[in-house]
Amino acid sequence: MQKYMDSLTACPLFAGIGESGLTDTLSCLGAYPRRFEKGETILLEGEPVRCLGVVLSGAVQIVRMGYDGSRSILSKLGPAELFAEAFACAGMTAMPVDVVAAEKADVLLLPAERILHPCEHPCGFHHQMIYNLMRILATKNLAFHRKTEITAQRTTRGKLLTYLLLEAKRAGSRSFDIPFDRQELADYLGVDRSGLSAEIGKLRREGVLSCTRSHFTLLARQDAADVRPQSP
Amino acid sequence: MQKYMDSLTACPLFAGIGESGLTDTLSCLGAYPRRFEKGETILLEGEPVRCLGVVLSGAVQIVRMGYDGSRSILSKLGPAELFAEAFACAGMTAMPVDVVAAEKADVLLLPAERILHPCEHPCGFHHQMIYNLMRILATKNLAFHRKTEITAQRTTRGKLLTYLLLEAKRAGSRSFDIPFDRQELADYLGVDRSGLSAEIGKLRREGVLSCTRSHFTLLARQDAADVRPQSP
DNA sequence: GAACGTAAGTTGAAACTTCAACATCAGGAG
DNA sequence: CTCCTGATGTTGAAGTTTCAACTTACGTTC
Repeated sequence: MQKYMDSLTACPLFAGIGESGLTDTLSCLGAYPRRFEKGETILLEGEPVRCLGVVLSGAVQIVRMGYDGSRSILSKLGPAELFAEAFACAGMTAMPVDVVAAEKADVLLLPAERILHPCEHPCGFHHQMIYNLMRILATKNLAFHRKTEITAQRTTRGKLLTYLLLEAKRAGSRSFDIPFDRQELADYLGVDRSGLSAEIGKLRREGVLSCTRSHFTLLARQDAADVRPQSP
Repeated sequence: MQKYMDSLTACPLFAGIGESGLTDTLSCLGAYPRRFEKGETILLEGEPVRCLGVVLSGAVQIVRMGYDGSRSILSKLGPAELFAEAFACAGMTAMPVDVVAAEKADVLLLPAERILHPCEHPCGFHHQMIYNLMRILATKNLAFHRKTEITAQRTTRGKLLTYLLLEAKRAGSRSFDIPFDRQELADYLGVDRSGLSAEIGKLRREGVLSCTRSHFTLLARQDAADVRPQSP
């Protein structure tokens, strides 16, 4: 376990709990590490959700069966990342997805019950963990909210501009960098890469924005309602 | 406050806390009710997020400014419903949306700090509330996850089938009712209503499904991979 | 500095969605 | 029973997106 201390301390679930506190906390929670070979199933769709997991080494994938029978990878997680926490905390009876090892992986499994319900002899960090978990769930909620807002737009232009406006707001500036290259941005927005390129080109010619690579600048326009009405 | 006891007990945040416990709990949390007239802003975009809210009476709207300057209503909440909980729990510094009274409304505001951090003299229900809040956040996460999966599909057919498959799984049967009429379903899926109708008709003719009104039945097909491979 | 590889921008055709207008159908009111 | 009304199904035109193939730009390697 000691060899994975880096992954553990980097995991937001254990934020604020020092290396010293971790050992006690983990045994109090009944956490147990397991090793999976590439391709092994860690959590199986349909099974009850008892544990949430932390990747200690290697990588795991969240995998789902599409309506046409195709298997699609929803995400890939590396060391220090958390999985199944929402399923566990929501009290789901059946996993809606598979979690499989993308390569040889060590995983720490934490029984959800033991986290959500206070232990008899309150170990000092239990509350901290609950607080961390809440923050993680809330933060993911916001990320989903963002993405939902973006993909709710019907056109490539709408998605792109909604995304860029949110990024500008986050950066607190009209000028900002995005963490994607074109292909990744297209995947994130759920549109075609070449169509995205075309749309960026059009917006550039229209004087709405300028960009080089991943650096974007939104230009002021007369018709854009970028002033907020005074609060009542 | 007494007159809003129904809204309070119906609010999932207070599940498991009896009427008797509520009064103590609320004062321990520093909750305060406020009345808003129609159109008044309850929480203003850009302001720091200090409180989460419960609708006691009337209705509130979550409102956002679109990229083209249009104001769009993200959702409308009625009595016993919760708002801003994700923003508060994620520790956001600025509200990303406005919350306004859709009609005359009474709202209970709860300072987030007091919920997330344990009080000195541990009131009996504090842990229950944290547990409830966690469950609420996790459940919303799942709802978002669902919706993201659906809207990630590029075509009307893909969205519809993904949605129906998830509903069938939820119902545990190939035959189930959906809680939408066609227009609502189209809005939920983010597609055109008439296009949706057309697609349903096509799927019906193809023998993929049958439906009357809001009752759907997915029919078995040779090419659909609806059998899962054995777990390793 | 020439060759190479990857990322980004272009383009035309095919496929799909949206839009608008209209046809049908079911249920309720009178 | 008939007339409404609201929901649903149909359809063709117009507009967008996707797809595939290619060009251009940029950075690295040898």
